[in-house]
Amino acid sequence: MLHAPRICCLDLDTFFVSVERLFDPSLIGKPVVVGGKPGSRGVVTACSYEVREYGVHSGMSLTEAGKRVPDAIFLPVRSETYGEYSKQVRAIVDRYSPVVQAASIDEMFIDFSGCERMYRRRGDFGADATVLRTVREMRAAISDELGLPASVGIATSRSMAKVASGLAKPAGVLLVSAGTEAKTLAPLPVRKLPGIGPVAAEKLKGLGIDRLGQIAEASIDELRRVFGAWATQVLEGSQGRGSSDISRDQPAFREHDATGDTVRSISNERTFREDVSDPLIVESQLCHLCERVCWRARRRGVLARTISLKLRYSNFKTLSRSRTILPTASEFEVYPLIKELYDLARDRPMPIRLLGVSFTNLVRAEQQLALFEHDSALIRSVDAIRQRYGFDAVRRATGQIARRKAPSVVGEAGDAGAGGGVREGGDGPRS
DNA sequence: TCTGGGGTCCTAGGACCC
DNA sequence: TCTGGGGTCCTAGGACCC
Repeated sequence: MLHAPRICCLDLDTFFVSVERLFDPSLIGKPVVVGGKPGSRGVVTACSYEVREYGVHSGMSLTEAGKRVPDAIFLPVRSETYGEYSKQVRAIVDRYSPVVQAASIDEMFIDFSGCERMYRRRGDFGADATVLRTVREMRAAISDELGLPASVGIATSRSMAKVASGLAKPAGVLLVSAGTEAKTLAPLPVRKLPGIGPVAAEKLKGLGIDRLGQIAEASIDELRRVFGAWATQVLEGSQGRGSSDISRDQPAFREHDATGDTVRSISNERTFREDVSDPLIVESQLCHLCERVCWRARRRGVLARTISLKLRYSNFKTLSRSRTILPTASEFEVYPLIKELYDLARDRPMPIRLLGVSFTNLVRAEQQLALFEHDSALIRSVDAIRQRYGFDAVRRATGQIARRKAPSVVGEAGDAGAGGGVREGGDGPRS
């Protein structure tokens, strides 16, 4: 027995561009690139259909985009603004189904199972018609109330719904009836299936595979050589089968409330406008990144067990170094460690392009700030100001933070086992 | 095409334990 | 004390997504 298509993937069309057009309607119909100015070191974050015609796509360097479409309008990225609109879209979607999961700032999954009865109207011929009509109403609400275009794919599984939303663009709705999935997917290039990137596509090409229909007929052993643990999922995906589970999410894209449990890592990284050799600039940037990541972790109510440094040289060679320690979210602990990792990692006198700091292995902060007496007052007061006025309201001197020894690794200093739960506060590595 | 920034998940080797 | 096997954790790197 076939399940009816009830899984929706809603995707906001050229989302960042659409939001910019709300603020400046004169941008409508014009070529728009969001990401920054050509000549700066960035890439295209989003772009309108008018520039896509010239081969511009997200990820392309802004310089290249500028060459291809010199008269395009180049705008900086305003993440917070887009985040606000994303929340408003979410609020509308929540009116239509209780089971909604955000996949990113401009994409969400919705499960309409069990909603047919509720939405059923006279004139709906069959359950598919009910879902289709409801989705159209939801799309119209987003368009009428916010002025944002969206596309929706409806199918029996998540990945099929996702592919369908792509096929529905721009501003369309596509329902893939149960039983027609494989036929819909077969002629599409392999890259259309989520999870198949440039590397996998290249390997598949070597096997003479370039369409999803060929994957659907490939042997699992062959696929395992390309996809490893993903092979089964890729095979099912190419046939239009797969998970239809939409787990109702915590608000994963809100940093302000202390959910923490959906987040697996917190990181900040920065590419310099020009490659840097001056150690003072490096140190001050590392310090800034540590502060920022620590602050975000504290706002989420999490501590990091693993701290990582990312370093990219001017030749783009990238390396990372990490260490696992007792959970912390204090820059007074994190910075000395990052500095130590940096000193150990820096293996050549080459100018540096990018620096990054990341937290993984996150644990919930059991009590508010499981920090350390003498630092916590300082951290608390700075946090209080930033809570009100934003991170950049306070700038600390590097020297204020760069005064400690790095914390010891797990396993030393009586940290028996390092196994289970979060430790009591105050037993951090202390001198 | 001189290549951002925020994430998630997987792999593989080595340490360490029983 | 030429040597097993399973399990977990840590580290480094990489593919992929938006």
